[in-house]
Amino acid sequence: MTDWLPLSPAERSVAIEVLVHGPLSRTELARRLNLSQGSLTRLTKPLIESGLLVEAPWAGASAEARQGRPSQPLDVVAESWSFLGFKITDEMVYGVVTSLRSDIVARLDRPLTSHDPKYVADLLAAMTAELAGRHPAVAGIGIGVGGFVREYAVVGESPYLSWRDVPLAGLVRERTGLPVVVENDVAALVEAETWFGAGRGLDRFVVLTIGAGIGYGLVLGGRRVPCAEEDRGFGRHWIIDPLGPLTPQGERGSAVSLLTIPSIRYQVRAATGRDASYEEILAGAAAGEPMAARVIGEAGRALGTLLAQIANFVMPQKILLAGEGVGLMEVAGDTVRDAVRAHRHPLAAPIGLETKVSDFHDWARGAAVLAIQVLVLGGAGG
Amino acid sequence: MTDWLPLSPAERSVAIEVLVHGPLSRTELARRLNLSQGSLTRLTKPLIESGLLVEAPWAGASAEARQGRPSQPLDVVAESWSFLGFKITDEMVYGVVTSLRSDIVARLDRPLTSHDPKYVADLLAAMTAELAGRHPAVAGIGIGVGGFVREYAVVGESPYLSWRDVPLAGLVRERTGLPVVVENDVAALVEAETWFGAGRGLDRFVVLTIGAGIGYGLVLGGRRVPCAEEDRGFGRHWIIDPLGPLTPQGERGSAVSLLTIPSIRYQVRAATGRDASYEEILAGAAAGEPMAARVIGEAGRALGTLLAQIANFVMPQKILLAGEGVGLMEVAGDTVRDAVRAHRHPLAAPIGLETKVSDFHDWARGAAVLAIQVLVLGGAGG
DNA sequence: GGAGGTTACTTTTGCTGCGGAAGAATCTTG
DNA sequence: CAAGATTCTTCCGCAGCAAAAGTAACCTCC
Repeated sequence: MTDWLPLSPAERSVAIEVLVHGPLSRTELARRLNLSQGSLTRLTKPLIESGLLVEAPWAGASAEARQGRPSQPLDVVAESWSFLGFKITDEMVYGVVTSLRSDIVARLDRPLTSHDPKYVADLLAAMTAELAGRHPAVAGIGIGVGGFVREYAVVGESPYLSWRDVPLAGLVRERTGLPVVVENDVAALVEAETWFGAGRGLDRFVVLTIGAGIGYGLVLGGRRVPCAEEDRGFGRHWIIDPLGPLTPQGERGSAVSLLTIPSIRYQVRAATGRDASYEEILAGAAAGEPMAARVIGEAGRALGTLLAQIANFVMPQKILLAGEGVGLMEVAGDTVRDAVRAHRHPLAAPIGLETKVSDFHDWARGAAVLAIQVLVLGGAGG
Repeated sequence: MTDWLPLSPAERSVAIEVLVHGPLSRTELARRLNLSQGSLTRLTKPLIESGLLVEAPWAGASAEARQGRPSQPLDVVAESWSFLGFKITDEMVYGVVTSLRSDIVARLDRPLTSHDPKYVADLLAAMTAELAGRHPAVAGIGIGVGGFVREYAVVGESPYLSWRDVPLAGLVRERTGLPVVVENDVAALVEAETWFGAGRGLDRFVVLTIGAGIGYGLVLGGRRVPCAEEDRGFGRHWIIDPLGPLTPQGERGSAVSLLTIPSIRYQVRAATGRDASYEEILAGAAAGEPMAARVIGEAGRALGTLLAQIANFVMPQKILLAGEGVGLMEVAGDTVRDAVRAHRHPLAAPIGLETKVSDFHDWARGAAVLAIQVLVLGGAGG
């Protein structure tokens, strides 16, 4: 890739603003960034010359026919560069190709039959080759893994993969020749939502994921708060109901034992003897099956309590609920809302809750976004 | 007061740094603020000429006898200006005089026999006259009230005083001729601790007060997060134990009903029939009286749970526990710590917990700090 | 007690990057 | 086609910074 860098801080903020908030005219940018119009002419010139920005080819919707010289929207050339994002789980690798704007343009999944770092790196390289063949100008690779990651490069500890201090970025870089960014999967998803998703432009923003585990990400002042406990098992000790169910994965009555898919399935299996999928349990609860309804009801109350606690203590402008388990909201939404109400001041501002059905490709997209942040714009933040 | 303002942003940051972090040499300031030494000469010159800073008269402790030209520490002339801080409760007004560094140099309390705004303003003016007579160069007045305050001036709603839209700042300014800053009492305390106390220089910081009520303040990125629920009763709906005690003030098992002094006294009175003071109950619990020990033990567990939840969700670098009720920590400290442990990941970083015994004069000092922030340095932040 | 070293501060110089004002470009309206 | 509106560009001046060179105040060692 042509190295656009280094960008000056002001140039960087212009690039990010356009990248994140779509086509914007110079005047609009000046207003948003508190700069003069003259500065914007100066700042955008090198960005246009380097090819990162273009003057948008008349954004169809000339919309309001206003007087005066029409504004000239600037836009990133989203399709001129591609980014690869991978999410590694214990038995699958999910891959996506995204544009510079993080729109997914292709998907590719492969089973993971070994956790040997070299094997994983080989697999990632093979998937990269396959994806890069179909998509031009791949600028970089982002990889998300559950576990603790250091300096965008080394997997310090990942219980799911049984890894310790694996220099994954280096291994993949050797095999592909492309820049590689590795990060914790939850952190990557949070960054993606902060830049391009529900958290766009917000100051205080929380991401809560429910699925195989519980994920929690905090964004303050537009920046993600790094936390050491990012590896799985964080929610194991969020005790919501001391008398709650006891499951293999979490402490009694913890968020993990009440809310994660494995724990919910475990509870139903323990009570009924039948092994049901998460979707079946949700359907059963909706249909009024007593055991499923009880477990799902408890999960809904737990989720509401959790959301209320987060809202009470963090006071975020928005909470994004994501992950494979968000189907819970459809079935038990009222229960969740009741629990939230019970734990909130009646005059408190309503929680800005957004639910996003997400599959593993969203996690992979998150990793791609991290690659965009680090590689194109030289570091996070914005 | 001579109007030092306006300060340029850079000058302001220098002034704040010296004010908050004590005498500092120009070189040290340059290092802390990421500026060159030359810039510091330039920036400090007008500050010294205006009288806000002085070259410290050889700070006694020449400490390490190092080589080279000795550094010339700069300091604020803390005593050349005084600030008044008042805390209004429903039956008392507590007043303090502080230096520019917010050290309390005098106290004065008066009973409040009427809640009529004009009467309160007259009382404040009388107290101001008495205090200003003994202390020169009063630069401004800060007033802390429980309730919602708008724009540092108008008490929007205060249930304790039964006020609605009382322009307190204007009333007091008319009578004293001094600049007046009004703010919510908890907010003022939080600002004071952020600038001069436990939260100095921290990025994420929480203040939790227990006493007549529960107070909660959040500091992110060095700035206090304004929240609409700042008026009393915020913790009434933090349900900690759904099966907990039911008291007149809070919801069943809420932080208020488990932790505030009136609720604790109510519980003991309801169980034993005797009316005991908070201190007597604490002493009784320490001595092993069963009922007192039970109530205090429950309060300790509740506090630990609360602290753990805050730590889990906000991940602050430090939590300051303040208020009239912190004696709880001395008696039930182990219980609190056990509860924290139970609700935290075993590998999670320990909570930076600091306990501060505080009386009503600390609340008044907080109000004075707000006056310092707004009047001297032109707005909050730092 | 002077030479040389070390550190703190000051002065000078030049540059970056911003705002503001004036002008050019390009549209709508009458 | 002229007038008005709005956006963008050009140009100028200036605030504020870093870098470098100079000065001051102290040390240690000989």
